[in-house]
Amino acid sequence: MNIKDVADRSGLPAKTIRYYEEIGLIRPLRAANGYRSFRESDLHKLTFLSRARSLGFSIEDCRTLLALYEDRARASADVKAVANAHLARIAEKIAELRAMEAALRHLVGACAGDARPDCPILAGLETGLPQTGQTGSGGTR
Amino acid sequence: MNIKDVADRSGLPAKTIRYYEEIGLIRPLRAANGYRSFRESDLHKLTFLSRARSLGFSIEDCRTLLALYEDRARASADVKAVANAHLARIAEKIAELRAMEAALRHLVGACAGDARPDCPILAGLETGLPQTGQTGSGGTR
DNA sequence: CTTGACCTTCCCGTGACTGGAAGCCCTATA
DNA sequence: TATAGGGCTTCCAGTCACGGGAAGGTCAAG
Repeated sequence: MNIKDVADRSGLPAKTIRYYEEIGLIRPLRAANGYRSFRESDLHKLTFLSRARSLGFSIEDCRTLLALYEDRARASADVKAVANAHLARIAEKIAELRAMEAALRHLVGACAGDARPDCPILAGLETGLPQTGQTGSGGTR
Repeated sequence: MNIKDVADRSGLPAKTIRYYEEIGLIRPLRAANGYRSFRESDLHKLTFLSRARSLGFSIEDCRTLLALYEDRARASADVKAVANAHLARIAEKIAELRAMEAALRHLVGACAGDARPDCPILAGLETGLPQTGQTGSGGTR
């Protein structure tokens, strides 16, 4: 198979496949004309990589997972450990984003969004964020 | 003020402050010896930037927000629009991460995590993800 | 023999910095 | 006065995971 074939079948752009070769994730053969020649096993790996990446695993995680994938003597515990570490990172990111979302939503909720210049969003960015709002109806400042 | 002072007071690394000057977010004065000389207004801007960045606004968003911050004739609606667009991006990212989390949690839940090589996580990455599990008790492969 | 699709390598750009090298400036102390 | 230290400067390279595009080789069809 040429690169376009495996690109179409794995769902990865040809550019990405070349990159994966460059960083040593795959090692396709070469035809006499210099073209990459992909085996079924290469296609399997690329599909694997495509899916692992879509779950947010880093390239280094993918390298590890791919090694485990190819190691018939692996322990599923090793795979699970990588996955759990990644789950933890995902949870962390979600928590960060939710904190941002809450703080920003709070500011947005306080902003009239009209033609006047008074803006609690800018005020919040100026003076230090959420502080549980409650600027008071009298609004100091 | 020298760069270290504004770094300490704004919470931004000196490197970042130099970078922000390079991309035109701030324009500190220069002393005779070539050192950057920061005014109070520069410090305000840096603090503003630090907070906006911590809410996840992109540098380009920050540029826009900073311009609005400095424009006394601004309409709060313009600020709110930027903030709402960012809120939408945050919500989108959270949704993506949650989808990853759900898919991965599903796989992890099915994995024994012991010394044996059989691993539903690797199987899931190989064959195409969630498919509501149910590999059948006979377990092909 | 030309067209057009495919393939190759190489280099630059992305976002938002971070690290480090090489070298100037300033203050304090011996 | 010499020196040690800390701070400041610029510039270059690296990060992560690619994507865009140039310049040029290859192949099958008409």
